[in-house]
Amino acid sequence: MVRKTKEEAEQTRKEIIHAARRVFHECGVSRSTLEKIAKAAGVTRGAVYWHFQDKAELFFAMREDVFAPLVERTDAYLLSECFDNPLDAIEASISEFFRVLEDSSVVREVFEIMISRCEYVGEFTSVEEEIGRPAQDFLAKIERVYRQAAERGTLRPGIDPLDAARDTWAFTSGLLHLLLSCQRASDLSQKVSAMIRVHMAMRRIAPA
Amino acid sequence: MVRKTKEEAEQTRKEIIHAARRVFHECGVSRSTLEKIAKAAGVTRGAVYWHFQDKAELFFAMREDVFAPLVERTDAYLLSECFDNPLDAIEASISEFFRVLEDSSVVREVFEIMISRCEYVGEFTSVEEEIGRPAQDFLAKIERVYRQAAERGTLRPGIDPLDAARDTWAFTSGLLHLLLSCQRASDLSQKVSAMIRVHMAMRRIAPA
DNA sequence: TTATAAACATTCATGAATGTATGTAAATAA
DNA sequence: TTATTTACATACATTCATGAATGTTTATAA
Repeated sequence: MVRKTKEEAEQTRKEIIHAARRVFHECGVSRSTLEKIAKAAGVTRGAVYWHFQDKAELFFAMREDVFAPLVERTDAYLLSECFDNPLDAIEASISEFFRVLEDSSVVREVFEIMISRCEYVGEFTSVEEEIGRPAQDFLAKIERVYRQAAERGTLRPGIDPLDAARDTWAFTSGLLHLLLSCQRASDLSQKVSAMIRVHMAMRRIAPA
Repeated sequence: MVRKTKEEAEQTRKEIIHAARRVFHECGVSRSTLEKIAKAAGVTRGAVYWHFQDKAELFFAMREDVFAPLVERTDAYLLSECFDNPLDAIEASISEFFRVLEDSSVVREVFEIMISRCEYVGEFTSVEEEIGRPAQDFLAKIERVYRQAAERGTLRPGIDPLDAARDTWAFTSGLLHLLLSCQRASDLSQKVSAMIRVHMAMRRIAPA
């Protein structure tokens, strides 16, 4: 059983990535040996080394699989011109992010690996930068949208758009980390959507 | 040169802990061998094994050294009855936390290790719980203080104390993580105190 | 004063993970 | 049809970290 067809080879590549995710999640990245991953994928280390140069490359592939489409989905809301109140775009975008996180165990596993099962040193320092960039981008994007809201007069008077953006930025990051690091504690996940609504409500025009 | 006096032994114990912090910070916990740590401390592995059972116990000792006094310091502000506006107590407590983080490189290193240089699996899953508990406690405490503010009428009308507490909770966590994971990016540290002030201002009574 | 134990250093055996080198059977191009 | 790759499996050499065992010196208690 060697020399599979191209599609079969692509299939085993994907299975290796999936197995890597499971093993990374269970053992942590540094304790995940390529032997364990190979066994979990039903292949030998030879197959892993055929498809990936080393553990780091496998890690990057696993991450890329999940990250890019997620950013695309949330940006669709954030940059959409369909909302007449820009604040709704921000709220929809953040809600969408956490909805995906709740619905997709794959996405959740990858985030849990990146947040609490990986050490960002050596070959992995670059990962931290790659994670930092979307975060920086997110700040820039919501600042722009908050500015639109200010122009249209839907942002509560007295709130600076940049200030609002930074606060929302921290809020989102914190919610993500709290959700994934103490997940079973005080079933936070049920309260996520309410927290987002409350957070945004504080910067909307006060209801008469 | 063996069989030191008790004080000297205690000194080497501390030096091992300090060395561990430096090596953990540079190499990540899993790649930090006891040999590296010993060498950095100017001793051999024998000394490390004499003072600590294994790497995990050394990690716990390093963490405990820094954590307990920090919680005590921030709680002093949070639970102080000296502020006539409870919101000032919350703001002072959070400000104090980030001030220590800025001033003490030791504290900062330990937090950086725990956030981005340690994998919470195996013997280290309990660490995550130990980190989660102060976070949970913090939520409970600020909820109580927000409730006091509501009673005294200093909390902006229309804001529920529990909602405010959860939002501040996420904000604080997010700020911490953003600060430590993308530290050099966009010199966030300069903006921390302003961000805290803005965050709290949004829940104060609007200035006439 | 001496016996004991503290505070390490040194040595050793073991296992585990990595990377590479080589083997091999089937797909595919010619 | 045959030659050549492809897509792996298997085997091997090397390095490295760990834990335990043992050695050594000196503080300290009796």
